[in-house]
Amino acid sequence: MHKVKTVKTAVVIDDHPLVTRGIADFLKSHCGFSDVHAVCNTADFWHMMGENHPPAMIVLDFWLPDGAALPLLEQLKAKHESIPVLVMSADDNPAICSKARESGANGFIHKQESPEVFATAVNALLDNGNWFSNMPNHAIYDTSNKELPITLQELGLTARQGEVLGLILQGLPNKRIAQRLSLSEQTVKEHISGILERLKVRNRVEIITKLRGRKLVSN
Amino acid sequence: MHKVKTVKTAVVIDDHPLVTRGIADFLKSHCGFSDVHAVCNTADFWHMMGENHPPAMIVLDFWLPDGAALPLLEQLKAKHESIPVLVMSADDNPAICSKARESGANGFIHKQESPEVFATAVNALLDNGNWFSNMPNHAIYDTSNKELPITLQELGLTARQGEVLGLILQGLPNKRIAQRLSLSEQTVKEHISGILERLKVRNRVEIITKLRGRKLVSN
DNA sequence: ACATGCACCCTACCAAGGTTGGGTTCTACA
DNA sequence: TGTAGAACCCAACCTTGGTAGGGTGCATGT
Repeated sequence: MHKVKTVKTAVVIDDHPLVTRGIADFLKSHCGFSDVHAVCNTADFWHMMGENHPPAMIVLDFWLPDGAALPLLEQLKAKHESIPVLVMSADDNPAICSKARESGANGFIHKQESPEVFATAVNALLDNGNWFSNMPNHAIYDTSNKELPITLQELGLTARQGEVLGLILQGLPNKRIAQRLSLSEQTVKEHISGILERLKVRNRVEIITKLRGRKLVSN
Repeated sequence: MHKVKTVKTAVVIDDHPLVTRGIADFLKSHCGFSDVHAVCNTADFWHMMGENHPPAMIVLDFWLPDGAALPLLEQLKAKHESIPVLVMSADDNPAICSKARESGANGFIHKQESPEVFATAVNALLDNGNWFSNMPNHAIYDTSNKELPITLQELGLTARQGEVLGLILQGLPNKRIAQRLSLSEQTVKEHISGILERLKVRNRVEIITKLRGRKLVSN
């Protein structure tokens, strides 16, 4: 039962079972794979690799828990250099694309991509090619709205305090904030005191850390 | 051609076509849906709603571009109050679960959940029930590793500077950092000066804003 | 007519953050 | 053996951040 040319298998690694399933089905129905293994963590992956023939390609989710994707990728490439690996991500940070490539990935694709593009990328890798979609402006467009929005009402802040808060979150010191808003530095400080009181924190650093991962919206 | 009891349809809304496809297939194969529409944006959704009978349930991704999911949900609930809506998210922030509930969702589930749990949630909603998995410690476990990891080498920092940096990113003032590391406050300041020089920023606030969205890893 | 709240200004004060210039010990490396 | 860098300490200094206690003008609504 040695490796047969006509048997084209793949492995999909993603911690979202439903996603894994969808991709596996797609590879079988639209990319000519005869068998696709779906695993949800690194342990299952290595176990599976030990018990089966090497697959024709591997599809790997970047956002495995504990940042396990990159170590797995490097380890994998050290052992099975020839297997093409397509890294995918629901995220939009352009840095992770280069991260993946540095770690040995043969391709990178966003999960937002259409099935057609996905199939094209898969075929490119099967032909020993690469696939690193750069999508310059698309990435910029997406990065703006990744954080959970939070409104001024929820924070109990006035409109002016909201403006100041926005600049604080950009890391500006009081002097610059005053310039931007055409205010005296003292007035800025008073607005900040109001913000500190509302958010129940001690200083601007705690404001930032408290609101990390949140996006301030005017409305 | 009025609504027939035996026809159970659903709509899946997600900006990731492959994910949408996977979930749609799963609903058909494991939850007894006869037809599942898959759409990738709000425009397609409303167009589809206008041309078909109301579905038995709707599965909605929280992270639609532009934060469109919540407005869509509210609009939808205003028009079709009776259709159960299951909101899902690949994210782990517990706040978005309550956000979804406030906007009228009948259920919330993480994409990481197993297909079995997903099916259970779907059935709960079909029986006019709710499904808001609270998962207290699971959420804590997940929230820690969402950001793109960055190593000390990349930043050109020493191990000790890395420890200090970690505490800065948590929003601690110098005094507390000194206590934590059993150092004098002066020594902490010197480490910070080194960090500032390396990262080419002026103060601790710029450190935090520069590294926002990144996770510091020791190795 | 009056109070309330917001935005804005000022002076003054103190705490926290960051720099500079000293110094010690240890390890690693040529 | 000497030199270089990392980690620690201290004293002194200046800048920034935040508070307190004054004040004005303007829009609210009772």
